[in-house]
Order: sequence, then C-alpha cells, then structure tokens
Amino acid sequence: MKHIADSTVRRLSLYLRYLEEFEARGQATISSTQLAERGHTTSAQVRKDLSFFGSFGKRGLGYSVPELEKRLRRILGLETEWRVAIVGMGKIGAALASYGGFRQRGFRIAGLYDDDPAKIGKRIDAFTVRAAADFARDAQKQPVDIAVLTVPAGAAQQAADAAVAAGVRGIMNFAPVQLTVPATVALRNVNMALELEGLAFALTNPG
Amino acid sequence: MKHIADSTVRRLSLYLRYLEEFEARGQATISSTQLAERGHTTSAQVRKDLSFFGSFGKRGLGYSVPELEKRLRRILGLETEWRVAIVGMGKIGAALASYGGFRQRGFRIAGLYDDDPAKIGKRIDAFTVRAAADFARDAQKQPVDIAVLTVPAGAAQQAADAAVAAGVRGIMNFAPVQLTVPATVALRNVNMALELEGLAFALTNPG
DNA sequence: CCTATCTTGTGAAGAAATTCACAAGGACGC
DNA sequence: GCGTCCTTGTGAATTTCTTCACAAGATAGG
Repeated sequence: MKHIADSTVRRLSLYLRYLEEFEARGQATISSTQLAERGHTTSAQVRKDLSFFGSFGKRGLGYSVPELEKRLRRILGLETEWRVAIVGMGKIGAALASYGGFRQRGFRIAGLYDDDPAKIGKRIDAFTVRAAADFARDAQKQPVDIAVLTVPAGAAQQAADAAVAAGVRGIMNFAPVQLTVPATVALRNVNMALELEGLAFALTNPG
Repeated sequence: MKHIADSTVRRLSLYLRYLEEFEARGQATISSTQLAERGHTTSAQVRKDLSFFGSFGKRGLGYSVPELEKRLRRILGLETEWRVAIVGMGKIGAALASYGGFRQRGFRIAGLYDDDPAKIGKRIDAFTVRAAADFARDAQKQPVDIAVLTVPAGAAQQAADAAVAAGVRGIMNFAPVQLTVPATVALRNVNMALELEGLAFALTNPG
C-alpha cells in the first residue's frame, strides 16, 4: 500500500469521533461535506483521505454512518484489542492509568510498572504496580503491544530499550527526549512543554 | 512576516533543547549538520528553518551556541513569562500543575481552577484550587495569557468560552473535543487517545 | 598572500499534501 | 422513462514543504 501520511491518520481518527457523534444523534448517512464542516476541513480532503483505503460511499447519497465507522475502525486497527503497559507511575503515568478514554477504544492495560520501591505494590484502580524489572517476564507470558513511557527524561532511553527487548511493537513516549528505537518499532512522542512553546510562539507572532 | 508552518515551530523548539544539551557539554559553536544529526533531520532543513528569522551563523564556522539559543528563545517567545491557568483539577490537571517542566521554560502557573466543591480549597504544590467561577475575576486583577483545559469533554467548550471571556489569548485543550474559539485565540489540542490510535494504525499497517 | 577546507544562506528543483473541478452514479418526483 | 438534484471518486492543478546544490564568506596553515 502507498504510504499514508501521519496527518491523514490523525484526520481519520477524528472522522471516527465525529461519526460516533452523528450516530448518537441518530443520523444514518453523512456526506463528505458534513464531515468536513464538523472537522474544519474540506469535503475534498475527506474524500481523498478515505479514497486511500477504498470507496465506501454512494454517489448522490453519501456514506452510511455505521458502515463508515466500521471501516474506519478496521483501518485504524481498532478492531483488535491492544495490550498497553504503562512504565513510570509518577503523576502523569498514574493519571493515564486511570483514564477511561483508552479502555473505551480497545486499549487494555496490561500492566503498570515503576522502578521506585515505594511505588511497587501500590494499587491504582484495578492494577497493582509491579517492578520495572518484571516487565520482560510478564510480557513473555502475555505479549504487550504498546508501551507508554511516563518516566523521567533520564530514564526514558533505558525504559525504551527494555520495552523493545520485551517485544513491544509501539512506544508512546511522554519523556521530553528523543528516543532511539529500531525501525520496526513505531514511536510517537507527546511533549507538553513543546506544545506550550508552540502557543507561546503563536502569541508572540500573531497572525 | 511570512507565515511560519507549525512543523517549523516544532523543530525550532527541538533545536533549542538540543542547543541546551550542547551548551551543557561546553560546546561553543555548532554547525547545521550537527544540529540536524541530533534531531534526525537534514542540515538544509535546519538552515531553512532558521533563515525565516534572519541569518545567525558564520560561514565556515557555524552558529554560536549561546547566541543561537538566545535568538531561538526570542523567536519562540520564551523571553517573557507567560501566565498559565489550569482549569480542571482531575488527575491530569493535577499532574500538570505539579509538573516542573513548564516552570523551567517561563510558564508560570497563575491559578488552578475546578468546579467541584470537593476540590476547591485543596492545595496542590504551592497553589490552592479556586472555584472556576473566580477565574474571570482573578484574571482581571492579573491577566492570564494561556488557559490549559483539563476538564471532561462535556465541560470543555464552556470552560473555553469562560477562558476567552476572561481574556486569555491561548488555549491548550486536553479534552477530546474540538473547541470553537475566536480566530484571535491560539488553540492547541493534545489528545492522547488520538496518539494511541496513531500507534494502532502503525502496528496494523506496518511499513 | 594563496590555497585548501568549512559552512552558511538561498534560489531552484523536487516531493508531498491539499484543493479544484468534473465525469459518473444514484435517488426522487413527475 | 426522463429530467433534476445530489454526492462520490479521482485525475489535474495548485500550494506547501523539503531537499539539492552552489556561490560566497570565513578560517587556518604554510
């Protein structure tokens, strides 16, 4: 398949959310124009994004809401359940662990890990924090697909290496460092300081 | 000034971080190639990014690390101190409130707010959580530049409206909804479920 | 001073993403 | 059946972003 741009994937995720909204309101079909308006984009963009994966609509009518939802879920890989381990039970890690938004979308928490003896054994929601050293062993019993790293910057690369060694195929990195991982491992960075700086730039250079 | 792409601003933020690293190691000058290698990009990209704002380097020599740092801080608007209010003292909001990474970069917490009577009056680090209704009044006494919204999805638009009414010029939205704000207000969205879905896509469609 | 070696800054080329614009398919009323 | 009205899917055009490639400035060594 042709390479799909990151921005496209991002929009597909948004379309899925919008579709869920429209479905909740009982709407059975939707046009690319409606979807575009909802997402502050253009109808051509919507159609182009979808066209990479096939043709799902009916001319003159639009798209069936439930069907397009289903297609998008399949495209995005949300039909399978992904097992996610969270490494680093600081404030952010703990917050993510009990954030329901993930579970809703098929991301299931496989384990919570930390290095700090003071945190190991603590309960967070339904989970008990385990020693980071146990990650590899646990993952051997039941594979972990994605590791979310919420460790301090200094510990992030080591945590990433451990996660890769344990067999994860994707890493979501919250530490403000650039990780080095094998090309086979998908990596996404979330850096809140960076986002704030983006705002600062926008406020400093208006327009 | 010509419009600067988001991706450019993002890279500038990264360059600044790299420069800080190089400076900490005592390096006095740096070439675009070195900076590029550090950030997995190309030297031409680095030079082009910088060239939007002037010419800071010396041919044959490279850039002065401290000077380029200073220039980038000015460009990004990190020379002034930005006053940031956090609205919504759930887990994520509380985690952000005590995250030191912001303060380091000139983002100063102006106040913490929540609607929930059970949370109002609580102390988080050096701050006392105040009623969301007090936001406007507080902001009148001392202007707030940026509002970070960590409220539930259903409350986000209302919180955004209140923030805009209180005079903030930038909003960083953590709620998984698309906010509507006046064009004069800068808006950034951070959506962790979206990021995870991006990973799911990458794992489902390898390559 | 001259030559060899770097590295910047930037037009031009190339690639990628977005938007345009329209043929073609389907629904609906008459 | 026929005409009208919609809306998709997609090549082509356009715009935006990235990379190339090189003239020009700066340093260093002899």
